[in-house]
Amino acid sequence: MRTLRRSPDAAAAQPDWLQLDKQLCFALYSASLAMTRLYKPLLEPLGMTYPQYLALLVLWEQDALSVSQLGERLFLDSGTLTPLLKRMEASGWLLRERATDDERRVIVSLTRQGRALRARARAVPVKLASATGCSADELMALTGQLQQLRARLHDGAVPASARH
Amino acid sequence: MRTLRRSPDAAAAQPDWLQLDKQLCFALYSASLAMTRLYKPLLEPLGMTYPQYLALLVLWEQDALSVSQLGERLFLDSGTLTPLLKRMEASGWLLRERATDDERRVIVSLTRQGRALRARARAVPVKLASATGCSADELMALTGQLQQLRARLHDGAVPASARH
DNA sequence: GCCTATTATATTGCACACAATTTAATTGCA
DNA sequence: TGCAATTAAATTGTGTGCAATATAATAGGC
Repeated sequence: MRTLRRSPDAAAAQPDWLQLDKQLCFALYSASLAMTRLYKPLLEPLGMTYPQYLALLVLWEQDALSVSQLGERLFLDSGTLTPLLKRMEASGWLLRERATDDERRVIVSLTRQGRALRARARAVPVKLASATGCSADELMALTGQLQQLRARLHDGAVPASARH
Repeated sequence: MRTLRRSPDAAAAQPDWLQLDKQLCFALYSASLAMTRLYKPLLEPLGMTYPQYLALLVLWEQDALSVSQLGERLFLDSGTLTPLLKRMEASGWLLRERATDDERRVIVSLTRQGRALRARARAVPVKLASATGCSADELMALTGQLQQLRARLHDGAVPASARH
């Protein structure tokens, strides 16, 4: 039989940095999932998922973007966006049309329905903010720190051009 | 033809809180994805994905947990964990065995191979930390803030028992 | 003006996340 | 004891993320 001496667990004195609760990555990952879960019941009545909501935030700010422009804003690629945008098109919120000047590009533009959703979504951020139980200042500060971290992570990732 | 007066964009003076870059949720979401992307090249040589790495962090701390105990630690449910654990079992890192005292439960325990992976993973957090370009103090502070936020989001989510 | 390199999306395949449902085992109570 | 309610995983179906590849259109050098 396999040894019973799995022991009271060798983890007693952790000699390194592999503890879950010390990981920024896990704090980030689990907080992000918790946030998405909190959004779900607010977005469901609007018929949208959380990433779709993000895409709409972008388009409400600036309409008629190409897929890649949308991707730069959301830090997502076409492999993620293409099917997402197709579902949103099927919902009647936007159109995907080839650009006439460069037919490689696909321009995403909101329909009247897609623009109208904005009014219904207006209550969402407020409800969410209250659910966090944080002050507006705290929220803004944390948002700024995360934006900075995100920027550093993008820099930290050695770009392909620098590898060989 | 559809009106050309989509205008220089109505977003000029945003009267509400729907701007993407003001959203804590998006800062969190995009930073989390950026983090995962940074982990990928470090974990790939070990043959594991990022969520699998998290599951191993838990098991290296405390072996022989049930699926639900693992889920409580990672904030994930069986729908996510069952297939993930099956893949890890197929990789030879762990065993999934019904508990003898309560056959509803499945106990996940590391194999020798799974325990051995720990030594190879030890370098990962260090490499990552350096990639963030943050000091250890900054990282710890941000981690703490996110853990707090996560806790608040869990509270903020009205539990089913309080709804009716 | 032709041909190659580049660019913009789309497609495919795999691995999560998670709601909803199903299955199986255990508990608790009449 | 008998059985309904509860609990623990697994399953199913949908929607992301993302690497790798495919496809189609444009650009650039000659």
